[in-house]
Amino acid sequence: MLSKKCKYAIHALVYLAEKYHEGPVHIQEIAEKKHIPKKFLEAILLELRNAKVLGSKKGKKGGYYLYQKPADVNLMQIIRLMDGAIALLPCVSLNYYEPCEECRNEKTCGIRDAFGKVRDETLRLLGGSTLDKILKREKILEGN
Amino acid sequence: MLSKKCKYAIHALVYLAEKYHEGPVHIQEIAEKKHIPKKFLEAILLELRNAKVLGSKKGKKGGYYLYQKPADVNLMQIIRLMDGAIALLPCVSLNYYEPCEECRNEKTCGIRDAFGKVRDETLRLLGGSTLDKILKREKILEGN
DNA sequence: TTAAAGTCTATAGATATAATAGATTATTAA
DNA sequence: TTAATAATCTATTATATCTATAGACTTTAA
Repeated sequence: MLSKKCKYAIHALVYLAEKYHEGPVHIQEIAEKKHIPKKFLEAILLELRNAKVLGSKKGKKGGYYLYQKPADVNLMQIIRLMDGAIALLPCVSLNYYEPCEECRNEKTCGIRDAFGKVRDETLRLLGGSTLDKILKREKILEGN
Repeated sequence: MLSKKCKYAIHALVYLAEKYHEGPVHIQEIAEKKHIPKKFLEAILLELRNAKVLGSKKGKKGGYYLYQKPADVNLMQIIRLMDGAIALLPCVSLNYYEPCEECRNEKTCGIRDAFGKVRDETLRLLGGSTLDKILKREKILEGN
């Protein structure tokens, strides 16, 4: 399971992708529309800003906006930023690798092999899920 | 990421699958071979026994053994038992579903759609990973 | 009848998650 | 230039979960 922090981040980013051409959006607005605790959302957006996913503007008429194009931000990036590893086991993680105490030989471990395949498929799907595509898919589903 | 509890469970089960025809195996032996804290492993095996994945025998010559055939136990079952939901979001979980506060319409939510696909692929791969296949795959990899 | 091994209950410590509070800084517009 | 607005930053709290351990009890085989 993803953390709530990560889920909130994703919803906030999709919201900001919808408003990509409308200038900075207040934290307050996102928090209300998406039912996210405002102070918690503050911390999340700040982290996304420090990671150059979002930009911000202080003061009146301030707020947050997508720093990158909606087609350039995908779920894989966001999850890695918020929650860390995507793989289910440390020994198959690309970004957070840690060796396994339990297995004698990592190269031939059948468990590692199975979870490696899960990781590959997950990364393929999450990496292909851009904010752009999520919005487009939403439009299609709403059309039915 | 899976919990250590779940990782330990998987390693212990694969070990017991290797010894499927050799009668009960001591906790002590599994703990030593797989470098798992013995007392923690006790609790894990007991839980697997209560779920009818393992059987046990008390006293001298006692120990744990697979209650089901190695071909009938897969990673999906084990993860659900140990860690709960496999889906990354509660709103796409089959066994631990919870509605989402953030989205207006679950049916048309693009985020939900994306994570639904991840869940489908993950379940397909984990459901197909039986103890049997894990062992066979290990043999093949060792052959190289 | 004794040693070995699983069963059960309880609990402790560490870590992560989720959320909140309040002071500070930057910006805009009047 | 000043008042209002909104992000920034630091600190703190509460809760939950994870990981592991302790010890008494029960069952079984030799």
